[in-house]
Amino acid sequence: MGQVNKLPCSFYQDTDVVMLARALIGKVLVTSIDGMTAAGMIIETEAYAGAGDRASHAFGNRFTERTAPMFAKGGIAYVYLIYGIHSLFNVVTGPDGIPHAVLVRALKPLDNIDLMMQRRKTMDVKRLCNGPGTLSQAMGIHFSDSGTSLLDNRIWIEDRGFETGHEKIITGPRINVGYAGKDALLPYRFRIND
DNA sequence: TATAAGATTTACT
DNA sequence: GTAAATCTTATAT
Repeated sequence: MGQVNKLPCSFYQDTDVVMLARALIGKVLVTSIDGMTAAGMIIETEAYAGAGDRASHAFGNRFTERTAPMFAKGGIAYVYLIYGIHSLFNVVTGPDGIPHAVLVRALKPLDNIDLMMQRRKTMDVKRLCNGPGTLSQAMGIHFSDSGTSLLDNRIWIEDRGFETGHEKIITGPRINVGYAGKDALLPYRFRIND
């Protein structure tokens, strides 16, 4: 085994959640769940800028049992169920009390693709992790994992040195947040141009 | 307690 | 391109 460069606590503390959403592109999300490890490179993210962002569950500092993890210190997961069907995985960032989060919208499968295919019940690699709901299913992440530390050994993020040059990154408005009014137009989405 | 709506995916027309 | 699936959470009685 080569050296593992797990992102440290300090990585998640920056107050610029949009910058962090960009920085997470090219990093590698790894899970070790039910005794099995899987990994994929992050290729699409969206920033959710806390109290002032109408698209965020924490808009106006709305603090509930569900949103509580977003208010904690950066470096944990915020996972919630949407449409009664899909678990969506977010990375909580910023200092304690600032509900910033980055939604991971898509991965490129890297390790244990067989396991991902079993969990997703499809052989189509292109569709294993192509959306925020599907990647959670492929990685074994459940909404009950909300609040899990990304510095622990269940869900974490590594830097494996993949190139993410600026010219390869597409920036644009977020997806399916039309209810957020003008905030829906903000360029908070990042994706590798493939 | 009851009701409405959702940071999506999939199948079907 | 359109619609159904499906259930937790938030908000209102």
